Amino acid sequence: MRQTVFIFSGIAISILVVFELSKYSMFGSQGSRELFVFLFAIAFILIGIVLQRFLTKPPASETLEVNREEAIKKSGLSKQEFTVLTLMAEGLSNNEIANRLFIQESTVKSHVSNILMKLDAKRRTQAVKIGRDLQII
Amino acid sequence: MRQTVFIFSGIAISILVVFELSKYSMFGSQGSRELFVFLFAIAFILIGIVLQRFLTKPPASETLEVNREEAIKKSGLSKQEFTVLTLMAEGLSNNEIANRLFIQESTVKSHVSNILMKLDAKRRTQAVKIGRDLQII
DNA sequence: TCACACCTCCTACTTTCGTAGGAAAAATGG
DNA sequence: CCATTTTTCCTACGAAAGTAGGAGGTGTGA
Repeated sequence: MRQTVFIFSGIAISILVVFELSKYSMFGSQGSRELFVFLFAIAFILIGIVLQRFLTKPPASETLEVNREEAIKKSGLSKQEFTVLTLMAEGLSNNEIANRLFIQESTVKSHVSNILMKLDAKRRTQAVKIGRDLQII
Repeated sequence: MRQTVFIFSGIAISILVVFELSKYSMFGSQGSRELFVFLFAIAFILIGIVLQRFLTKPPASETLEVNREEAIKKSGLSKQEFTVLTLMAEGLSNNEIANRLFIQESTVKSHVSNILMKLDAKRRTQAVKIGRDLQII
């Protein structure tokens, strides 16, 4: 990818240089004006680069959100299970999750077991990892 | 890849066209010349924006690497401890980590305990979370 | 060379996690 | 309304994880 970019950049620049040189040989006095145009163009390219750098901040948040919703559905996790998964990812224990959600620890254990089954994980750490890989978390 | 080729081909052609036009318009009336300069500037700003978009794909990998190294040092984790942490983040059990590193599970437990102390975590899941927050993982 | 961090390993113990196998009340979708 | 899912909860057990405290070997910087 990057290689391609450089190659084509090089080609574009080469073409411009050849054009400039050809103009010099053809028009003579016209040359300084052409050179000015050339520098002018480069200046505005730089301006464009700077603009792009400042205007490009939020990169595709909607698409990610949509994918996340879909991924959650595909994973087969229910609402509460997903909630438990996110709290697991926060590093909470079953007990802490129970307190956070106002349910019993035994309930949390049930959810965790279901999560492990649905995500095909053996441990909660692995479930979190899989959740991350699925962009769910 | 193909997209990139087309885009850069387009850029090259655009540049040539604009240059060609510039030759003719240079000799036109004063008004159209100013209009041309305006469009010319905008065109090259757009070119700059596109260039920036394609050249800014690998965004600061070195800086991130440096920060990561620093963060690891700041966390106080040793080499092996860091290795164990990354394997924990992969969702591996102590036993699996031991097999992966060709050391005993008891050794892994020692490392894990040290990691938890150094990262001020109570569980391995929390250690992983903290490691992520510190851009270590 | 000596202190010190690091890596390795151990036992014994406590705690947390996860499984198995229920059960019953809500919620939800036809 | 009925079937299904979801959520809630339980006990009891086994499996990991984590703690405490020790110990020996290696390497490194002062």
